[in-house]
Amino acid sequence: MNIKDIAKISGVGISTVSRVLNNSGVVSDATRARVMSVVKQYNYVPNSNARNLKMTQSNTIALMVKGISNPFFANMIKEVERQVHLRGCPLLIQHIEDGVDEIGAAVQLVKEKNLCGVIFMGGTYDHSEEEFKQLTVPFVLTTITTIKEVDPSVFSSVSIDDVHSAYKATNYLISLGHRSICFLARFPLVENTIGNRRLLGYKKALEEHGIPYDPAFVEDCEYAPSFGFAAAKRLMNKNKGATAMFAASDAIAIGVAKAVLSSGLSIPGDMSIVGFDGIEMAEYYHPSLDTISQPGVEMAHVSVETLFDLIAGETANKHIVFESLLVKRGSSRKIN
Amino acid sequence: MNIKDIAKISGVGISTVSRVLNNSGVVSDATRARVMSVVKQYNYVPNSNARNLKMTQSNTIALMVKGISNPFFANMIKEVERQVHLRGCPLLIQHIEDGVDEIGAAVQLVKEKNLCGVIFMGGTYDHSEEEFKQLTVPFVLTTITTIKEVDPSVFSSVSIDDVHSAYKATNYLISLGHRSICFLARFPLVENTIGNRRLLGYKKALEEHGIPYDPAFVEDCEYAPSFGFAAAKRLMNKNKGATAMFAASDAIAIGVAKAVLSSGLSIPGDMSIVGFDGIEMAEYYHPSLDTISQPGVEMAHVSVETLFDLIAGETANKHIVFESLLVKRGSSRKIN
DNA sequence: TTGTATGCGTTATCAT
DNA sequence: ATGATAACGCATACAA
Repeated sequence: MNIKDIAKISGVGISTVSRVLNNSGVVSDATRARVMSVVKQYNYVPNSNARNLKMTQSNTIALMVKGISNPFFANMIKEVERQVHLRGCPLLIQHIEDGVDEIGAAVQLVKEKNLCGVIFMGGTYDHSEEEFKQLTVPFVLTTITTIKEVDPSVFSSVSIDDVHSAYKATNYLISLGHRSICFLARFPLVENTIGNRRLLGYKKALEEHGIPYDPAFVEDCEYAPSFGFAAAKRLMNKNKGATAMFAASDAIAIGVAKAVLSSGLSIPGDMSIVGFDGIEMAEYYHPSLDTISQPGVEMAHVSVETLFDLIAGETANKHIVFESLLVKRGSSRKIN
Repeated sequence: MNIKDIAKISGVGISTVSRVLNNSGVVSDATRARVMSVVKQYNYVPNSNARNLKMTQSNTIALMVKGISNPFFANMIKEVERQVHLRGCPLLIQHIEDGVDEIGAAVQLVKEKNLCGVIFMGGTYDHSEEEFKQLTVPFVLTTITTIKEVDPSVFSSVSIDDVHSAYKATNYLISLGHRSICFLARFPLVENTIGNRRLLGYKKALEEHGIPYDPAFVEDCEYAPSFGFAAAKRLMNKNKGATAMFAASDAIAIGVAKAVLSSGLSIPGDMSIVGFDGIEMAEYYHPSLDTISQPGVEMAHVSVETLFDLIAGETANKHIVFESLLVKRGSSRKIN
């Protein structure tokens, strides 16, 4: 079934069918009705490959997600999808493995499928201006931004201030009297990762309070409870005096909490815990876990808005920074 | 940049470029090298719209997910992606809203993009043979199967036995002495949903032990902790004597556990809890939650295998039923 | 208001 | 071993 068949059956030319289907040009009500009935009857769906080929630009948006299994992204993905569909565009969700260059993948995808826009969710901070220049369609970085070596006018971003947010969390623990604070994140020592940005905030808070930075208090772990659990065990073995743990993700924090509780210690009695992200699971943990909450759904929404502004011709790139919120639920306590 | 440009720059015809790119036909090593170097230099990527249009059949697989925010699906999605990419095919992840007909959406997508296969993840059991017949490419139902009115030879599926699994969980609680067991699921009263299948197992166990079924013990709730929390609160208010709760999802079970614990009750002292799925978060909850564990990643793997067998020409549809596992972690106890 | 014809970037068939 | 050319299904400029 193609447009030619529909035209023949309807007794009209193919351009008329095209006009009906795209609401372009003028078609008499009678022919429109006739064509539509044939379309319905045969359940005809236009071939998007042909359409995109002809149009040299599809209206498809791609969402490149790094870390699709992080529950924090789940609601964001749903919101992006909702917002993109609301604007009548198909969304292509693409999962990027750890370590794969998402910009390169996007460049390829754009050429391959004539996309009209890209949203990057998660990932690192170390993209070069070179790479961005390769991307010939509008795009928005969500959850991340980039470092200052890149001219901010060549890309848009929607994020929180990771350094400052981690600084806030660490400061909070210090203000409660903690001096031995552990830090857990993915790739904390790899420059320009989210984990590294948060490590910087952690270090900054320590420094400002004259607490020496000790690498033994830092562990690398994936964004999942099992890794948080194992890393927390290692930290507790190494640092008997630790009184607090700051995890750069709630998924990690949950594993940390389990490590503490299953060792017979109490939260926050023996160990204070602060997570990061603001996922539901951390709120419903027992005890509920303190966290740095990011407005994920809003960020997703604004990302789509920003992208469509760019697609609509807006030339000025924006850098929207949301406030993160320190949510205190009782998993940290004052000591001394 | 298109194949014509590459041909011109390389000083060859476009068919030669095509041959090089697709490893089809015979090309001299010299020309192949020359063409490849130009391709690399200009970073040329073939336009998949044109290719798919020409080929009348792309090699793209679609994954239709109902309930993408359910963490249980996260690892499954990753595995499907891994396996599909391993076979050199692009994967299109499509999220289907609650209440939307996924088969209809797939039929449309297949026509639109010339897909070569579809995997359905999550969703309901009530598809008709009519609908399946519309799907002109191989497909596999994962996580669900369908009811007996549909000829099993017209579709393939990879699932667990939901009725029997729920039966096992309920039986377990009954064997521990529980008589007042609550049940929580999404759409338990809507026929042919997963929730309903599990309700049937729950009812069957009650019946076999002469425990009357009481609708007041059943609550409808979405697959998320917040909904589990609210539903558990309602159940606890209605049924003061309830001693156990069986949730048709671990995400729900976590909310249930929080409702119990935050009421000052203990698990399993005052309330026994069993969940469903086997997600990490339930294991790392404190206390760790009992659950019916599904081998999600294996199911994803086998689904892709089955799909590719069908694509390769296998004509016999398979129905693979995995065993679920009752995992006892201590959130249920013997009473009386 | 409607139909005809051209080309989008490929692949594949045919000559060469 | 290689190049010209005809489709694939559609949108659109243009003719009617």
